[in-house]
Amino acid sequence: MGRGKIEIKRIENTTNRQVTFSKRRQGLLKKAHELAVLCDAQLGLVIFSHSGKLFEYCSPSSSMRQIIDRYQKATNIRIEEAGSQHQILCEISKLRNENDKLQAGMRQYMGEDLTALTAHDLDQLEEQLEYSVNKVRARKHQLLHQQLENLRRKVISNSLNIKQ
Amino acid sequence: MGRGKIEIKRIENTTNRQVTFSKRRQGLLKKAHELAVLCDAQLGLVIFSHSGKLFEYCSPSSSMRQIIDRYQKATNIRIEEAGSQHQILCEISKLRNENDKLQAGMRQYMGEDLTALTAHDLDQLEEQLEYSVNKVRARKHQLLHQQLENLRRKVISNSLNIKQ
DNA sequence: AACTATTTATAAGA
DNA sequence: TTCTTATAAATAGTT
Repeated sequence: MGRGKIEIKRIENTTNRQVTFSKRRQGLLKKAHELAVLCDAQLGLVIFSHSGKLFEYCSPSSSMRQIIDRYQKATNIRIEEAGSQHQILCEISKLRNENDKLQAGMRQYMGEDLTALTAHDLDQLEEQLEYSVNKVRARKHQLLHQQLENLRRKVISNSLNIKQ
Repeated sequence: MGRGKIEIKRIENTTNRQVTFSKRRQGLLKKAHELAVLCDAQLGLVIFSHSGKLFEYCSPSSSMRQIIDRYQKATNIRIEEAGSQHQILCEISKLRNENDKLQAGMRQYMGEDLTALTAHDLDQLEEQLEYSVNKVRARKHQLLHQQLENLRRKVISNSLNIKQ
């Protein structure tokens, strides 16, 4: 929304970044207010500039403190829904385990860390990798065929157009 | 910004209010993200709908807990901490995310889910798989050589024993 | 859920 | 900085 379109990534020019911060901060606070009023929603917004300055908005007839309290209650409820503390810790260690296994598997598929494998493991891995290569090649073929088909259709429709 | 201009006051029609809430909430979250990224600002936004549902955004590489902490420090407000549980939830969702990505990568190495890949992706994958196959074969060779060496030594030591 | 006529936000320029 | 203005983006009302 301006003279040109910009990519959403950090603006490196400091002056430019500050100007944009000032404009967009204002816009964001305004829109936060509009949403709160129009839709009767309770909301809180805090912004720290890159230089550390604080800006905030909270919806009418509430305080930031109330909103933070409500937020913390709401997120605690979510935790209770997910189960007891113990279950959560189990979930984390299960996930970490899975992650480790997946990463180990991944390394093997990438041809690293092979020394732990037996001759039989290596045979199986080789077989799987060859299967994968073949799948990849088959897919490449399929893509090429599609492209060829598309071209062929184009040529045919062009020649029809010329005849008309 | 629409077919007509509207006054900034509570929308009385419930359906209309809900639709507007949904649209503007989306817009606000997007703009919050853009401000955070473009201007390298740390910000947190929590929204409770009229019906009590929670929506939130916080800037990249920070958590809502961090932002609330910083806000409280900046405003000298003290609130008792029930927030460490929130960090645990973050950890879980982070791990789940990693898991998903690893599994997706794994499937590609196993020759599944190839339809999403471009011709270039496929070329790279094929190359990687061939590299892996070669690594596996090299390791198999190495193992065979070792076994051969071991046998040879045994034979030599046996013949020495016989002579003694 | 889409669409689109308008309004609104804002990037770049002064 | 602040103002202007051309253009991009958001969205109100409609289908």
